[in-house]
Amino acid sequence: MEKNEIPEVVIGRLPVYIQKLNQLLREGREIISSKELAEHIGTTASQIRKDLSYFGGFGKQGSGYNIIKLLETLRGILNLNHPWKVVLVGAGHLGSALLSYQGFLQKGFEIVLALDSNPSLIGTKIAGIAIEPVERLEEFVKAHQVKLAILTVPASEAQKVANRLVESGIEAIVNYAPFTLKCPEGVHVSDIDPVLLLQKMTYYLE
Amino acid sequence: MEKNEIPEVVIGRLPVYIQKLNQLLREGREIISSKELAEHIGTTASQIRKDLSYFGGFGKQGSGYNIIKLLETLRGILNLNHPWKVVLVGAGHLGSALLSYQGFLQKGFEIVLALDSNPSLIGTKIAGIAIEPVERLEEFVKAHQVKLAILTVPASEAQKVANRLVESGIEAIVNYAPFTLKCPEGVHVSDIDPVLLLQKMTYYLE
DNA sequence: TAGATTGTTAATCGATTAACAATC
DNA sequence: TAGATTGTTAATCGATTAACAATC
Repeated sequence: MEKNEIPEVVIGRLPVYIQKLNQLLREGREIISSKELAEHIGTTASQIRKDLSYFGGFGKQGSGYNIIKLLETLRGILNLNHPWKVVLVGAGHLGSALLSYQGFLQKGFEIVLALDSNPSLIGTKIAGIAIEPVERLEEFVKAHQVKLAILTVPASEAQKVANRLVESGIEAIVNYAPFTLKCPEGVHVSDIDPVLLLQKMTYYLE
Repeated sequence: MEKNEIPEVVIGRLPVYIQKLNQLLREGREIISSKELAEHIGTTASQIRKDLSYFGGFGKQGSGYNIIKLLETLRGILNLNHPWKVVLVGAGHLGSALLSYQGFLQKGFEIVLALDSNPSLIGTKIAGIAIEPVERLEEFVKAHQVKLAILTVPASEAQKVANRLVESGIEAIVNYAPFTLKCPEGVHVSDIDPVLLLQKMTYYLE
């Protein structure tokens, strides 16, 4: 089965399954049916079984899925069985908060590099990570061979920095800047301007 | 036309149009065609025209859309013509970064209330906003009549806090916690655990 | 007028849901 | 065995794209 045969929307749901299965495992559960998992997440049993069936059959008729086994399978599919290096660009408010956030490392994402353009930040450390000058982005990104980037720069800089990241070999960008990026095919982008999320909700209010 | 006839995916794209139209306006543009706007955003002219057509016809054959007029229309559709009050729960790393983020106020979202359970934070101010005890959530949320919430609490607290928010009248939640919320119909939730975004990208890498 | 672009319809494409034989 | 649940197929539903008459 070719990778690009599987709908992106299916891939996007796998981390949610992982998140919930981890929680169930911590609670001591060993087996779960698609029906019960669906109820926990707020989806349908059909959708879960269909999603998993793109990759094979991991369940057992009559009982359901072994949580540990399913977690291992899903982690394998998403290439989460080894740690990933991440570069963060923009060590302002949001950037430094993400540098201090312990959740990344816990889940296998290590921020190995932090860049900023502000001279008063360069050379300082946040959560043990030294802030390097953004001028040397290409050099550092290539040296670390990092593929993932988190972008927390001002809107006016976002596209320029994204272009430089892609030039340097970055293949996926989580973009918090209030600017919708345009990147070449093959580069995966999640635009998650916090304001945009609020703006689409207000349609349904009042 | 009933509100719930319009696909949610269409509503979700309107803020992106607003974002890009604002930028074009700042650059001095007055008129834009669906074709050019699509190129800027990385979508298709067909989709933009179809999306807008749910709400009426705002363009002019032969030339395109008046940017100022279209912005006003889109802001009206999304109820963005008046400011919105927001409550933030969880003033840890990410929460305090969002409290300090100026982008919300600039775009009409005012964080009027910040809550935390940590006694050493309560009473302190972050970016001019006093941190109040989360025990008094119901009281404060009702008093402020706030409809929007940002959740930046640990995973273990997320669902409990969300339930209390909904009970108190909150109708939309932007959830940064690494926990996928289950909320009643009619409550709008955006789950944006930063780790989940990275996890779906690694599928395509390596 | 001639060229350009809209708004809308129909065709296509893709995702979700329902149903059920297979089987633990 | 009887009950439960999977994996998969077919049916349904919904979103995107293409095409074009209308018209600025």
